[in-house]
Amino acid sequence: MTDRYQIFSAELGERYASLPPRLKQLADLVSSNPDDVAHWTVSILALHANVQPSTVVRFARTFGFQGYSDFQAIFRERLRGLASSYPERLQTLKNPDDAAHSTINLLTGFHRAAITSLNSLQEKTNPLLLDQAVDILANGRCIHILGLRRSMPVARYFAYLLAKMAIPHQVIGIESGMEEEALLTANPTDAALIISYASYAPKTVELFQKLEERGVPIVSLTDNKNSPVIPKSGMWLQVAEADFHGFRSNAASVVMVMTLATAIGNYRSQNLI
Amino acid sequence: MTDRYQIFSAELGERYASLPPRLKQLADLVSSNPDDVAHWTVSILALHANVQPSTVVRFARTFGFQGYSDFQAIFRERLRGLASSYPERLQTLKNPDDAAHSTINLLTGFHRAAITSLNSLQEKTNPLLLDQAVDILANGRCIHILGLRRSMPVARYFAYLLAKMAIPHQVIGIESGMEEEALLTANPTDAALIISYASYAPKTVELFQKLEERGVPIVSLTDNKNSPVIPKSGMWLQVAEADFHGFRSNAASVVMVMTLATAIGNYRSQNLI
DNA sequence: CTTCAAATGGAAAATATATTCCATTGAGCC
DNA sequence: GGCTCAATGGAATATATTTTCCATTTGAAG
Repeated sequence: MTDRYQIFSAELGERYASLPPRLKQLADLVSSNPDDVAHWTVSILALHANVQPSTVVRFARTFGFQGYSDFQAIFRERLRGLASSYPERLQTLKNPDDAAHSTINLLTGFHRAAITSLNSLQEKTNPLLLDQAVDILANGRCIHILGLRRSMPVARYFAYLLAKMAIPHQVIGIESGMEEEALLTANPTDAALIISYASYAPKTVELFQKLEERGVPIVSLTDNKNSPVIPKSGMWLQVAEADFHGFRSNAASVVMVMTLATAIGNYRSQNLI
Repeated sequence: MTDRYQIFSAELGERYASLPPRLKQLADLVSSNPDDVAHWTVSILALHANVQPSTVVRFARTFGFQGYSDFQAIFRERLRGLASSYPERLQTLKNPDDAAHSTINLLTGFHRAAITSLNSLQEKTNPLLLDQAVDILANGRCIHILGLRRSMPVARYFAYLLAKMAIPHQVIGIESGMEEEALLTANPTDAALIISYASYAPKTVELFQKLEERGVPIVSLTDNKNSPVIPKSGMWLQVAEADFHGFRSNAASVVMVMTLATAIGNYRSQNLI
């Protein structure tokens, strides 16, 4: 929602009573049809409001705009703002490999994959489950973070965010072969965040199962309800990352861990943990 | 989502490979920026796509539209359709800080910041500079990666990607106090990638200047032409990350380093490095 | 190398749209 | 009723935008 549109809308509300008849007609129309105003010409708006085109321009000037174009811009910004946040399946080119002959096309492809991933995340996330996940993680004495292979950068990022807030945590899997030792300290007063997507690193699955055996409350970020890292508790959040050119976006994962980290920080400061 | 836009988009995908260069440029642009196309004139679209206005009209006619207005209408319909379907709950957000009391609102805010960052990246990236940056980095004997504080996760991610492709690289700044030693090996046959945004870690600026003194060809990812990490060569790429709730998105940075890494890998395999 | 068709760029022409100006009308006050 | 001022309508003017046309360039085939 754009600031300029909101400001205009508020002023319109305040001044409505003192507007002359024709300007009231226009006020009614633009506030009822903001999406259309974004594309209408002066003439079309005048027609719909049953006023003369010059009255449209006077209306815009009455509210401090230089002219109609200036006035219409706030409706365009508003519409643009709504669209940019909408969950949307972007159409992909049929031959992504053919299109990837120059670097800007690579950028476009990765951009696409990231947008797709982000919008899917927005659409799929269940707010109630999200709050429960935060509850579990925030109440863990120590948060164990498990993410191998392609998920490792995300796991490390989550660790980085927790470190900034001095929240006790431990990354499982930083040093090859040390994973088993890291698990020895894990117990039911802790919590764990698992990050794993198809094709699910076998080691991740193995370590996940050990954490379950040790009774550690687990939250999993994974892409599918049939994933092998779904906890018995049912505590999992869907994060699906789109691929481009053999690389998987991690934009959605990053937004999710940022969200979790911030919410955990808020929870702990509010509850004096 | 409108049928006409979908039909056009599908046809665009099918015919993309056989399109001549300028029409490909337009295809890339319109499919990446449908929200903007809804409001752009022929001239503005031509400018963004780096083609002549008449080419825009030819593009529209190539896909069966009578002219640009007819073509643009499908983008307007699409945008209009998105707005009318927009989840109403998001329209009620009046003040981001007030709204950040629950986790889903945090997610939405981070989502917004990421989308904004990604779209800005797509818009601001100069394809020629991008190709030059890849040229420099791919030809470096060893790629030095410098990104401290909030840029460190991105720097590490770039390192991770290079490691997957067995490209020689070195991260400067992994271990506190070891930065100077890392620089001793840097020389003009190498290359460096600097990742730094306002407020520009002073240590980053200092190390950047040392790299310049040692004659290492540098590519900087930074947010502003007045940034203190602009190389003398002018080799910098604009990446602006939006903030939400005190945290800065890194979505655009990640997409950029993925693009660079992939392009470097392609370049090196094509040139047998 | 030549030829030909397609692609491209650029300018002129046609059309559309926004803005400005001014005469007329309507409302309120004395 | 007359006067004043704001509101309104409508046309002219200015500006912007789209469309069309054509010369030049490019790339592929023989």
